[in-house]
Amino acid sequence: MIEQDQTSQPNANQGAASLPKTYDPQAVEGKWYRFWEEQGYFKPRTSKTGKTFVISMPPPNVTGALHVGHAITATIEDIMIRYHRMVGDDTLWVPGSDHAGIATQTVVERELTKEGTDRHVLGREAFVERIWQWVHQYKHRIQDQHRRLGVSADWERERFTFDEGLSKAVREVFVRLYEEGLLYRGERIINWCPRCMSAISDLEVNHVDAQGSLTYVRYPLKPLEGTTGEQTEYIQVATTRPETILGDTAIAVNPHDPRYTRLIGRLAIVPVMGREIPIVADEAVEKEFGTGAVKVTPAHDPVDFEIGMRHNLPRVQVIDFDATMTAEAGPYAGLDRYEARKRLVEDLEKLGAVVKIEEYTVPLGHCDRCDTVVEPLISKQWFVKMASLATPAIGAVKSGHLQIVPERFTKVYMDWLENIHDWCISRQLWWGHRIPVWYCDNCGQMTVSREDVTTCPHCDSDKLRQDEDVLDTWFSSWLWPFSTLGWPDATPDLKHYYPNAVMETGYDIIFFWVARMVMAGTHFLGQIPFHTIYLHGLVRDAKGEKMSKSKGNVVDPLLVMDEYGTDALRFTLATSSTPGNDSKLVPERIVGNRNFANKIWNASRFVLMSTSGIGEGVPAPDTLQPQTLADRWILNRLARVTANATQLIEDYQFGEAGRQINDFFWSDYCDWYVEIAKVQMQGSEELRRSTAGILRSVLDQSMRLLHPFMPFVTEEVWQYLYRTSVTDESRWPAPALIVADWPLAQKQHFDAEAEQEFDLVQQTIALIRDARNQMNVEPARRVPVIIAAGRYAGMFSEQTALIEFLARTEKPELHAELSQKPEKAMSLLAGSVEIYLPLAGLLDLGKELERLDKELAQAQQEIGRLQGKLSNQNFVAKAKPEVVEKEREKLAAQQERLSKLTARRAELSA
RNA sequence: GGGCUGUUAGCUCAGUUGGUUAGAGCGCUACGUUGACAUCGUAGAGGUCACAGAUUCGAGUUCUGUACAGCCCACCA
Repeated sequence: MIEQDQTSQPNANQGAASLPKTYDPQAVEGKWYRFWEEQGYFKPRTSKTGKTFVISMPPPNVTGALHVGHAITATIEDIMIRYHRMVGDDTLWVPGSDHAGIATQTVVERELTKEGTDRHVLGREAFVERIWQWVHQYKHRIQDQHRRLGVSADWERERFTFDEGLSKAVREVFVRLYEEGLLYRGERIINWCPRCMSAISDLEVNHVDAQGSLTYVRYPLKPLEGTTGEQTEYIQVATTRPETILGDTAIAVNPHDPRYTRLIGRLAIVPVMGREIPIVADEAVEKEFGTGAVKVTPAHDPVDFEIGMRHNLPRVQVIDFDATMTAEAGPYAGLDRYEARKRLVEDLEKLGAVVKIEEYTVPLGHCDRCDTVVEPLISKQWFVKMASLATPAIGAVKSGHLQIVPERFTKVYMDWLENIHDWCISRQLWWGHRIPVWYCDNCGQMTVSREDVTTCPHCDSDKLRQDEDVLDTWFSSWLWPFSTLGWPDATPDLKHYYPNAVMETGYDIIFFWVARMVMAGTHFLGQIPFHTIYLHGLVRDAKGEKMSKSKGNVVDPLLVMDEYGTDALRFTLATSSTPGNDSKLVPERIVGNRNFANKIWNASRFVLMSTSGIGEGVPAPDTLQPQTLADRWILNRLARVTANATQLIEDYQFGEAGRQINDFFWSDYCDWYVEIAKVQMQGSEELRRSTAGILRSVLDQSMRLLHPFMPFVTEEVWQYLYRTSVTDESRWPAPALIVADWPLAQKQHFDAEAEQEFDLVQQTIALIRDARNQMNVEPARRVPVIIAAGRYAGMFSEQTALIEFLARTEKPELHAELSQKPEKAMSLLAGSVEIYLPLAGLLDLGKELERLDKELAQAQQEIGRLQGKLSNQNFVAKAKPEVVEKEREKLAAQQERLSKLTARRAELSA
């Protein structure tokens, strides 16, 4: 562990020589996080770009520990935030957590059950107090876990959906909607969870197909007046929920169904109950399904409820709120709903009322929270009229002011908003924002108020009762992008940071949260709350299954961080997926990225040690003077990856950006340039200084590019780099990498020639290495090499030292042309460059000829393909000229190759 | 019932305006301690891009259909 000194700069006065060989995330992460936070770097700064960039963090539920879903959210958002901070935007990330009404209540109730008690024993006040204790504990836990993930949010602006300010916002919204006529209280059929003992919204119901049955039951008809009724008539209906027969108040048929037209208006008799119910005609009935006649139970089915409204039918509630049968269920009163179903069917069979029972798959609604089968029931609840709120939210996307990434979710969003239903917002819970409505027992009037009321404004009575219910938890979340900034007060934050920039979250809460935020933002503030919605996929386990506690396949991000480090976890999450698609968290990948962090560490360690005392400073890229082809090449590659990564991040392609930076750092910088630098560092003093400068500069730029993805290892390296290279702190570009400038692609370094020429050098080296391998040349042995480089002779003459070192050859013998080709030598071709390895004793002439034949065949095939293409008039005429030109160049190259191979073959076989 | 996504090397995945001989990591094979890294290096093997059509000079990439896998929405009892 590295000691701290009084400057509070964690790496102060540490030389590079003492760096450990292996990167140890645990020794590094905490100290930098504390440093960043103490220095205030998570707080917004005056914009250098004139822009702000704001994200409101989706508030995790205070129900427990963070899981990988939170980790991916935090990672992607932190990437955006750190990028924009480095770019120079006034960047704000508002963190927070969600009181999560029903979820939290359920969790705490479970605790109580364990203790052998329940909330009713405790009473409302004590129960709520108990939940607050829970909240305080878990809020801190969530904060700490977010800190470990490297989340660079402004903790001083942290909010809770149930804190004072947000409660004020909730009331404001409730009252305003009421005043606008967009809020109403009414008896409707709603989804009722008999376990939670609360209404839930449509969205909180999960439909799961279950194996059920379709029971065909015949109801006797009441004989017509004046008939004897000797021949009993029947009407047959089919039902998946026989127990609701007890609450039937009609039978409905389609008005255009000739089978039943004559029965419309007659009365049927409910079996067992003996109640007389009318046969009505209603368009909602499908002629083709079942028998074409439907039993109507207005109290227990949404469609039936509607039919009941149209025909003024009575509602008989036979299933109670606790899922047992009511007194209305007669002989079945008190039974559980399924027991009642079973008994009733038995009884019906005894009566001969059951015609048949078919196997049938029914979509069964389950409570999103506790998985209990929900029951549609009538009850008095509060609703928000959504239609007029949805219209602007649709317009926001249609007009292009709001963009959804990936684009395909636009359709999902639109379809939901275009078919929106009213939102049931009252919940029969104790944990949540109490509904700000008071009922007067004296005058019976209702008062909706922003402030608590104690006397009735209508009659001055003090016999007031506040509505017992609380609000759906999403009724506070949908205000998040502005309630966190102080709304309804006109705070400076609100003025400055609303609208936000991006809403980043999982696609599973588009309806619950995202669409509703757009509605709330546009309605209450008149501005779309963010310009972009970025939706990430779900993180699944290695087998592709959804993680769940019950399956026991949850990956705990904390354990991953303990074992592999935060950077490894973050980089894995960021690069394992493409936007909107689910990803699997595969352990091998995390290991690979732990190795990447270690690679960064070691390359940096080498650069620090080997350049120590040579030249000075960490030069800015635009001041660099490349001395060699390799210098030009690496700076070109850096410029390209910088341009690409920047564009990719701007386009929300974080995974691809990360992969490209990784590839650049590992393959180009470490595998090639750092190796080459070992040669260049042996050269002249000028070359040594220049090489050291480039090594440091490219390392610096690489750390900047990687920082949003892997904040800890990059900060550690970056600090060492400046501390050991620029001892005068006032000359540092920034006090910390987190607030250093994002790299700009240096246009002067785009260098196609260097790219092409260096490619030849790389090919040459790889070919020699391969040849050595094939011929089993001992690794330590230097082999002679003769190169005929043609027009590249000049360029190659400067690369001989590289070839010597990297391909382990003797000093290459370099020619433009060879009048006399070496005999008994293996011959290789890098483009048009001829390479000869005179390994007399090792060369097997037969094998060599075979190899040449293979290459000849390959070249011929390629030439055939290219000639075919180029002789196609359509191709030449229609393809873009540069494409045609490219093909011509390729053909020429292959022809040159062919002639060289042919010549060589002739020489060898002669 | 409606909609969406995926199907690319043994495994996990990239491949965004259609344009070289389709890439990476892991795994596998061979070699390796050349002054950062064995959490490493060098080299190699490995793919009819699910299938069938269509459009095009040209398709992993666009369109249509099929199969398989998965997800979301949904008031046919």
